[in-house]
Amino acid sequence: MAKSKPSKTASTEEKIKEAARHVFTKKGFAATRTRDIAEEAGINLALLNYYFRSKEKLFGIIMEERMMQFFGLITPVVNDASSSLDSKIEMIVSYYVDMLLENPDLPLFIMSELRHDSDLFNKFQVNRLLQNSHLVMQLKERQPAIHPLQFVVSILGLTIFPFITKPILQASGALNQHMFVAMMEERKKLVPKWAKAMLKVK
Amino acid sequence: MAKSKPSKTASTEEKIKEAARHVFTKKGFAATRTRDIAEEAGINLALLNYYFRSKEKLFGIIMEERMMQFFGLITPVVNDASSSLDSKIEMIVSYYVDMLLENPDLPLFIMSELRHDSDLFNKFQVNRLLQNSHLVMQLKERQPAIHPLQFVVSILGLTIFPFITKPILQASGALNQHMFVAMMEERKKLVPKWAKAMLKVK
DNA sequence: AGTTAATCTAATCAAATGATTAATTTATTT
DNA sequence: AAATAAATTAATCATTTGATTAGATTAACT
Repeated sequence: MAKSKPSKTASTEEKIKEAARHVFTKKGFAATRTRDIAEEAGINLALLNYYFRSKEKLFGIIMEERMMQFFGLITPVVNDASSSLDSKIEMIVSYYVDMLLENPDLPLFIMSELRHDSDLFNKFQVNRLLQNSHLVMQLKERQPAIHPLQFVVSILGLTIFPFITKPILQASGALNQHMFVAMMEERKKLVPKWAKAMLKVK
Repeated sequence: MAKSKPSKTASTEEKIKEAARHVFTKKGFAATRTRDIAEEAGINLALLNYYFRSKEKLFGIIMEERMMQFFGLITPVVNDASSSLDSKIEMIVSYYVDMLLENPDLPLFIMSELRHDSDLFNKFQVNRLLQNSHLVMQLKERQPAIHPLQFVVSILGLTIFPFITKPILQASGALNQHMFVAMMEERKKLVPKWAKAMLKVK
C-alpha cells in the first residue's frame, strides 16, 4: 500500500502536520498516540510538543483544516445566486465525489469527532451555512411541500454515505477499490438524476 | 438529561453490560475508560475484570450484540421471497427508522469501530448478507441497467445518514430533537416513494 | 571566529489506565 | 452451624502515554 510520504524536503513542522493529518484522520483523536505521529513523521517525540505544545492543540489545527476542507467545499456552491438548482446539485455531488475519492476517511473522521465534541462545530462556525442560502430557497420553490433539509440531507447522504460504508463493503468482499471508484464515478451522474426525480415526488 | 439507569434489580453482570453498551456506543472503544463503565454501572472496577476478563473481551460481547442489532434487522427482509420489492423497501426504511430513533448512536458506532478493525466484520460473518439475496434479484429485474448495490447503498444512506449527521444538525441549531423525530417519521413515507422514482430513472 | 538563537535528542516525569491481588463480605451447600 | 464457594472491595502493579527537562547539535547573525 502507498505509505504516506514524510516529504524529505518538508520542514519538520510540516512533516509533523502531515503525519498528524494522516493518523488523526485514520484513527481518530482518542486512538491516536502522539508517538504514532512522531514515528510516522520520523521525528523525535519531543519535537511534537516543541512545535505544537500539546496533542490537543495539534489536533485542533488538523481538525480545523479538515472541517474547512469538508464544509468549505459546498459553501460557494450553496450560495451561488447565478446557478440553477440542478446545476448546484451536479456540482455538489461532483465536487464531493472527487474530493472524497482523495480523502475517503474524511467523512467518518469528521462525524466521529464532532459527536465526541460538538463544540468543535460552533468553534469553527460552520453553522449558518445553509440558513437562508440560495440552494434552500431554490429547493423551497421547486418543492414547497417538503422541508428543504430533507433534500439537503438526502443529496449529501447519497453522495457521502458510500464513503462511510466503504470499509464494510470492502471487508465484506462486495467491492474492491477499483469497483468502488467506478461506482462513485457513476454516482456523479446518477445522484443528480435521482435528485431531480425525487423533487418531483409529492 | 435522562441518566441511564443501572437497573437496581439487574445482576451485576448485566449492570456492567448495560453500562458498557452505553459508554462504548457513545464514545467508542478507544475513548472509553473501564473506570467510566464501572462508575456508570455503580460497581467496583475489579468486578469488570472479574466478570469479563478484559476491556477487549467486554467490548467484543457488546460489539457482537450491536452488530446483530444493526445488520440482523434487514436479514429477514432482504431474503423474504414472498414480499414485493416496494414493500421490502418500505419495511427496511420503517424498521431502521424505528430502531435508530431508539439507538441514534448506533450507526456511527458501528461504522467507526469497523473502520478501526474491519476483522470484526468477518468475525461476526455479516457478509454474504446481500449476495444472491431476494432483494438484489428484484432490484436487478426492476432496473437491470444499474448495479443493485447502487440502490442498496442509496436506500440505506437515505435512511441511516440522517442519524450520522444528527450531532451536526443539532449542534448547528438547524434542528431540535422533536424536529429530528418528525423528520425521520416523514422519511418513512418519503424514502420508499423516492426509491420508486429512482428505480425508474434510466 | 565567536556569540546567540533555533532545532533536536535522550532521558525522565507524572498521571492515566487496564489489570491483579489479597482480604472481606455475602451466599450456598452440607 | 460449619464449611465452601461466590461476589465484592480497597489497595496496588505495570504499562502506556502526554509532556517536560537538560543538554547537545545545528544554523544564523555580528
